[in-house]
This record gives sequence, C-alpha cells and structure tokens, in this order.
Amino acid sequence: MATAPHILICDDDPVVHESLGLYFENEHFTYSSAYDGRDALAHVASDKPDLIILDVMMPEKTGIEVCREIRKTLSTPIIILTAKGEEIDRVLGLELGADDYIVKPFSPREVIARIKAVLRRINEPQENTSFLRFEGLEINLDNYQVKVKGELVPCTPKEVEILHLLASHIGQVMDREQILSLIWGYDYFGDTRTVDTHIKRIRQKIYYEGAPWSLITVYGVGYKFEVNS
Amino acid sequence: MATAPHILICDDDPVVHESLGLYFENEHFTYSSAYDGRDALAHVASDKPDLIILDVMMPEKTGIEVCREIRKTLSTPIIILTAKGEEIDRVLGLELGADDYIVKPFSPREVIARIKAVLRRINEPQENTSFLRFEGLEINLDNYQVKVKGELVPCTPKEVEILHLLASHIGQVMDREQILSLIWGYDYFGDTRTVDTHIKRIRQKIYYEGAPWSLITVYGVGYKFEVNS
DNA sequence: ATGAATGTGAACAAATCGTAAAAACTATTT
DNA sequence: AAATAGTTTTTACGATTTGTTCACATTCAT
Repeated sequence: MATAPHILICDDDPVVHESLGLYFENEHFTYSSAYDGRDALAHVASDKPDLIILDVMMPEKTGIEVCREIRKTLSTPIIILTAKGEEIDRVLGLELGADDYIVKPFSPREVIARIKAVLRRINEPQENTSFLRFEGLEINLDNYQVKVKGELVPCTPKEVEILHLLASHIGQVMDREQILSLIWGYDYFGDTRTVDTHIKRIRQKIYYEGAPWSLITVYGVGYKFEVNS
Repeated sequence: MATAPHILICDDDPVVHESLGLYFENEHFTYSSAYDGRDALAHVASDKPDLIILDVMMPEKTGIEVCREIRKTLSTPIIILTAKGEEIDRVLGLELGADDYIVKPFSPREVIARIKAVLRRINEPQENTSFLRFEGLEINLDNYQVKVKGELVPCTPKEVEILHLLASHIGQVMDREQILSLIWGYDYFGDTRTVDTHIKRIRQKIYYEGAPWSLITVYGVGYKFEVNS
C-alpha cells in the first residue's frame, strides 16, 4: 500500500457501490465490490484489501459475522456501515474489532475523511507485529496493555508477553521450553511449571463466557491460542 | 525492506545464533549467519542485510575490524554484541559507527526492542517535533521551557529532554536503557536508576490533580507518557 | 486403574520502584 | 582560587509488585 490504498466495499445495495466508487476514483483509491457476506470473505482473501467497508445488513452473512470471521486471521482495518434505523450498538461493532463506524446516509467528505483517518492511525506504528486484535481482545506490546471487550485489564509484563507470543501464533502449539526461551531468554534455567502458573493467571484475567478465542492446553505438549471456527 | 527486515548475525558462538534465530523467526524477521569476521564481510556483501549484529570477539577478524570495514562503504545499521567481562570500550564501538550496543547475556525483549528502535530511527525522517502541546502542558525543546496550564515551570535540561522524549512517543513504553541512550548518549555508563530520580522530579513539577496526561510506570519495563487516562 | 501431566491456591522469594538525602559535579561569581 | 548556587548522580531503605515454587487436587491417555 505504498501508493494508493485498495478498498473492498461490501454492501447489498448497488447504489452504495456506485456512490462510494465515485468518491474513491476521485481520490485515486482502487476498489472492488462484494454484494453479500460470503462474497465479501472471498474477496478479502483474494484481493488483500488495505481497508474493508462492511455493511451490517447483507444476505448470506451479516456484516457482524463477516467482521468476526476476518478478525480471526487478519487485522485489516474495517469500517462498519449501518442504516440509521438499525439498532446495532456502536460498541458492538468496535468490540468485534472494527475500526470505525459510519451511519447511512453518509456524505462523501465524511467517508473519505474517516478512511484516511483510519489508514493513518493504522499505519503510524509501522509494521504492527506488536499490536494484535481479536474479537473482544486487544494485545498491545508497545504499551503493555491488554483490553478485553474494550476494557483495560491489568496484566503483568510476563503475562502480556506470553499472551502476545501465543496469540501471534494462532493455533500453533508452543511447548514450555519454547515459551521460556522466547520470553525469559536463552540463559534461563527454572522450573517449566512456572509457565503453567502464568497461563492460569492469564486465563483468569482475560477469559469471559462465550469468548471466541481461548488458551488451550495440548496435553503432553504445551499451550496454544485458538480462535473458534 | 518494505516488509520484514533481514538481519545478519555475526558471532562465533552457535548458541547465540540459535537463540537469536528463535527470537527473529518469532518476529518474522529473516536472518543469515556468519561465524567469523571474514565470513561476516562476505555475507554483508552478498546478503545486503537491513541490520547487522556483530560480536566483538570473533576469529579471523574482530567485530571492531569488521565494523570499520563495513563503514568504509556502507551505512547499514550495526549493533555490537559483547560479553559482560570483555574490556572493550563501549565508546570505541560506537565511534566506529555502530548504532547500538548490547551486553551478553541479553534478553529477547531487549534485543528485539533495540533492533526495532534502531530501524525506526534510521527510517524515520526527522520531523520538527521540538514543540509539543497537550491540554495544560507545553514542552518546548527549542528554548527548554515547560509550561503547565500556561504557567512556566522551571525544569532542568535533563528534565525537559526526558519529558520531551516520552511525550513525543505517546503510549510507547521506553525502558531505562533506551532513555539513557537517547538522552545521555551511547557512551554513558551510569546507573539506570538515575532515570527514576528524574522521573520523580518531573512528576513533582508538572503533575496536577485531573491532568489529562501522566507519566506512567510500566512495572518491569520502563516509563511511558499517556494521554487521557 | 494407574502413572504422568496439568490446574490451582497459597506461601515464599525476588525484583522493581518511589523517595529522600547525600555526594559529586558544573558553571558562575566573588 | 574559593565560595556559591544549581544541577545531576548515586545511594539506601522501605513499600509494593511480581515471579517462582510447592503441595495437593484434578484431569488425561493408555
């Protein structure tokens, strides 16, 4: 995205595509179109857009569902689109990991401004491997902050580091030795069970009923961070 | 280096390669290995790394010599590695044009943080950020003046510099080593607790009840400037 | 059913931090 | 050159937070 960003528009209303497309061409943004939830996910995978505009009401899969799906693997910026009457809570969208929220009908200026703002915000801390976001969970290794459902949860340095390590390798099991050498360092020789205690505390702090992710024990091997599918 | 940086590790100890390699893979950095000075220079020429980690004690050619060689033609960032006991003058390495200096044994966090800091520093064009303004707080590094609620608060040079450093990296935790390096310079040997004393004085001078910003301690890591807590 | 691996709470140990005060340093004036 | 004022650095101690280990309960795979 060194040059102009590529944007994916997901909405079942062709009029929205037409008007947004017009604005985007004017700004020299490129874009592609999806007209239902399933199509949206396909485009996300194939087009690798720099930003996704997601209407809440769509056939096949709602914007909420699509957002949740995307957040399982990607942190591509998402802007949620919703009609004025729709009783979708703003907070909900943002808890799902969306980056902004626009109510229809929108003005061209507003949309462009929001997109630019989001892209600026996302790009500022370059190559964001230190910031991870999932539905209802944010892990920031720059400020050592963990947020659950948008709420700051006080975690100790080791806790943040371990959680970040596991969460940045979704589904991959890491054994205790690996965790120790990656977090503590190559010259650490302590009890491997120490890891267990930290895992316990992390679970206590971040887990909530119905969380779409979890720290899973792989018996005889180690731990992994999983996202529900 | 639009994506992940490529790093060249030069050290005669395989254990160092193993552990650093582990950290780097985890960060999605790519890397290559050299085990003596001559080999190092060959790799520098062929691999064109984005950053070079250079152990001082190596067969064939010492890190110092290699560093000198490299600097004849390239400005690739170099981080010098040295064992705790080695009586190599810290200044020497940095006078040769190295960008930072890490003492073994090192922690993963430290190494990764230093690398990112160096790369960031190299890549970022200097902006004019000498004047910072927040609600109820102004920091001017041109005339070394700090104003709280419009009132001039007498601060010493070190105090202004530290405050400015932290305030120009909102939310980002900086550890004491980083602060010392950036304010005092790489050739400083003093106690890291010195930073604490300055932080204390800065807090005493600038803080007021209900200030929308604060200097926050991140236990086990360092300090950060936060807005809107 | 059994032994090994893991969950968990509590006790203990270690590391870190805030602070004040003393000491060292610097620059300037007498 | 000595005195002074201002600044910086070091040191020390107590308070606090965090990390580690242990003991025992529970779960798991065979």
